[in-house]
Amino acid sequence: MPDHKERGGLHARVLAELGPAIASGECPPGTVLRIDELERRYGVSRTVVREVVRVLEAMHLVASRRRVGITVRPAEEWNVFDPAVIRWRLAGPDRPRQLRSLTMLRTAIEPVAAGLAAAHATPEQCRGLTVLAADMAAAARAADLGEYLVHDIAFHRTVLGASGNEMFARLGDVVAEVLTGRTEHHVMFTAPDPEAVTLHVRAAEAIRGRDAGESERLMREICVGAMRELDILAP
Amino acid sequence: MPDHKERGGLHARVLAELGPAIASGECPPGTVLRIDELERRYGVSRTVVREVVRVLEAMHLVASRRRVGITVRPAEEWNVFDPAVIRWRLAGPDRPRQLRSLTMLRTAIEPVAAGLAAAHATPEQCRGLTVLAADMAAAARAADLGEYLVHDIAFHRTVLGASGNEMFARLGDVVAEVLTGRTEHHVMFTAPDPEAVTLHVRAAEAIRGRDAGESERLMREICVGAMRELDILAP
DNA sequence: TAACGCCATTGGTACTACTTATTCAAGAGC
DNA sequence: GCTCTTGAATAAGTAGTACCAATGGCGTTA
Repeated sequence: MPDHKERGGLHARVLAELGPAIASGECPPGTVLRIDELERRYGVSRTVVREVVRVLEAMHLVASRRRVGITVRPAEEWNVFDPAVIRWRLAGPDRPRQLRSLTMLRTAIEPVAAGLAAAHATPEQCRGLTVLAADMAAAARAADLGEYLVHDIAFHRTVLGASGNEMFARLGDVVAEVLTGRTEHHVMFTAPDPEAVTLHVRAAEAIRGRDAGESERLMREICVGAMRELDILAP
Repeated sequence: MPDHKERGGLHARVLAELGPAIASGECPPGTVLRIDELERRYGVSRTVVREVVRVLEAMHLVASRRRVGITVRPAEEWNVFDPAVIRWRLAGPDRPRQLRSLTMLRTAIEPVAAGLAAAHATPEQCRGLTVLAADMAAAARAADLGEYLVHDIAFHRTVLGASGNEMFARLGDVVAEVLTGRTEHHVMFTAPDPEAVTLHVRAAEAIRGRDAGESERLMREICVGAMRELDILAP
């Protein structure tokens, strides 16, 4: 009876609606939801709603208490590192703030990751970085922002992966999200910064040359460049 | 009908058993579980098992597919920033490796957070840091490791909170876990490092003095100290 | 080798009974 | 008369069961 218009299962569908609704602030903290209310709102069974609520609860977005209902928790308690939460918030109204938080995170992590990568990167990863930096340069010359973005993401993902730290490696998705968000935001009126391209090329060289200090310094410059760019957009 | 020996709900109980079993590597990647198998193993209904599986799925620990079952995903795909996953892994056999990953993360984040805190900390937070640093010094003199740990955690939590970055702030729990783990690990045979105490006192002063560079430098020294300490333990 | 169909296994629904926290009113004590 | 405790009513989540739907891996067959 409920329309299965979209693929992926009811659970995923409801989660993809309720999650963003909460993460975006549409349901402000303190809001109380009840299972049967959600049941009716999404036209699904109790089971599906309960499973969704359990997932949201695991992300600390909501707390479920007897006799009270499902209350939306304050944003400070959310698992803001959960990729799903990041995606949902990025799709919401305070995307700029979120983007700044994430860029700050990058600025803290990526230089350290680059320093570690200089020590741990495999020859193949070094070669990959050089190629990707060259691809970025080519895309920049061609003013192809889409292509540039793809290689930029791959570059940073490789560096994070080469750091040898699993937690840094898992931030690859976050960085991808940030870079994509940045390009989507001011697509059209900005070509890739030539200085950024140079920095990427030099960073690839530094990592291949096993120069940890220089790798870290260059990556830091790349990141503060990204922050500057963001502050121009929303100071 | 199943024994409700422990409080907190069946869902939480099963999650607290199955989660660690997977995160600790007890169920290696590729292992296939089936709902009715878990049903029998934990003596709970299908409903409960399904809710637990959904949560585990949201953490990317498992993937559930029809006709196949619930397969354990490779560790590289896990949401390693999820506090629950961190806790479960920390309780498992590769705790030392995990502790090193997390300490590296601290080393990347906390200095930056301290620099930001120097710019953003409220007068109250500054006073709090000074008091906490003094408490740490007192606990160190009294050789009271428990008391020292409490204030150490509060200190770092305050700095992360004062950074003004919500993502840094949320790492307070992770740092607390790391510090607790460290103390528990070599409790008895190490007194708090006097040099670390001095660094904390000076960091509190630097933040109160609005000296971002010095705050960052001191916090970095605190973190590399922590890393060194860890390497002595498991080189 | 490609198409077909079986069937194991998860996905989803509906209904039931149980548990527990809140609320509120009645009664005991000061 | 006012406050504090007690306990019943009740509302909401928690857990269990039975049943049907959908899907996709795998063996069989043309």
